[in-house]
Amino acid sequence: MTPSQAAFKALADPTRRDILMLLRDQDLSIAQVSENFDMTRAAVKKHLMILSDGGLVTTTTHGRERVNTLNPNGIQPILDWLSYFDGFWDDRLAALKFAIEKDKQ
Amino acid sequence: MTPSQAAFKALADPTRRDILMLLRDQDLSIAQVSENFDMTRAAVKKHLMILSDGGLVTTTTHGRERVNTLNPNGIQPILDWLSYFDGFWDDRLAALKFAIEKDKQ
DNA sequence: TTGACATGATACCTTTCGGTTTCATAAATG
DNA sequence: CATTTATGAAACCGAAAGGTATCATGTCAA
Repeated sequence: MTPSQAAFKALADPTRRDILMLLRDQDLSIAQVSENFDMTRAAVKKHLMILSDGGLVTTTTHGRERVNTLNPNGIQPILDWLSYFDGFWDDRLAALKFAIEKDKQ
Repeated sequence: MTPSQAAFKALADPTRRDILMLLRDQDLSIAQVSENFDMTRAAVKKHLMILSDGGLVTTTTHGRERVNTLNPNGIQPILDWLSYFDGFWDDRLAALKFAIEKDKQ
């Protein structure tokens, strides 16, 4: 699966997008992420795996805990694909890319 | 289904993203879109329906032809969602500073 | 060491997805 | 009118998605 396909697939599920918004504010263990959803920890873990496959989340092991972190570069394949429509979806896309680049500095 | 969910879902399939790139350059009927893919017209029509549901493509009837057009506003829900991560770095930096201050106590 | 805790992993189930086939309908064309 | 052409619509199929339950494993802490 290409990077952009994995990323688009990861973003297609509303639960996964909600997870990303949680991780925007703070790194969380699998159990901590699970607390925010009405489903089993195993289901949340699957979502986190798909987010990881899509490059949107990175994971580091701390003892018996597994901490999930938002990967700021993971959105890049999405933006790259969207940029093909510069002529169409032009100004707003350019503004968003500019804002993100600015944040990285 | 929310607008952003419909749009993200529409973008999740590689065939549908390819259709969008075709429509970037020119409006096409269902049959014309189908010529570019190794699948039946019925399958392509389903994809076009999902793209329409996601607001990414609009359709106008011309006689017995149905012309599909890229909707320049359709990408807006996607960009709106992505913009939640604009301040990602700033927020994380603030959280780090807060954690350091807390440790000092 | 023993028990509790956080995660890994697998089998299983139901629904959705992406595709086909088939038939019906509406419009252009001779 | 008859025929071709473009599309609509429905039933059907295999695979993948999203979820559960269950059990195994590794780690912290008393």
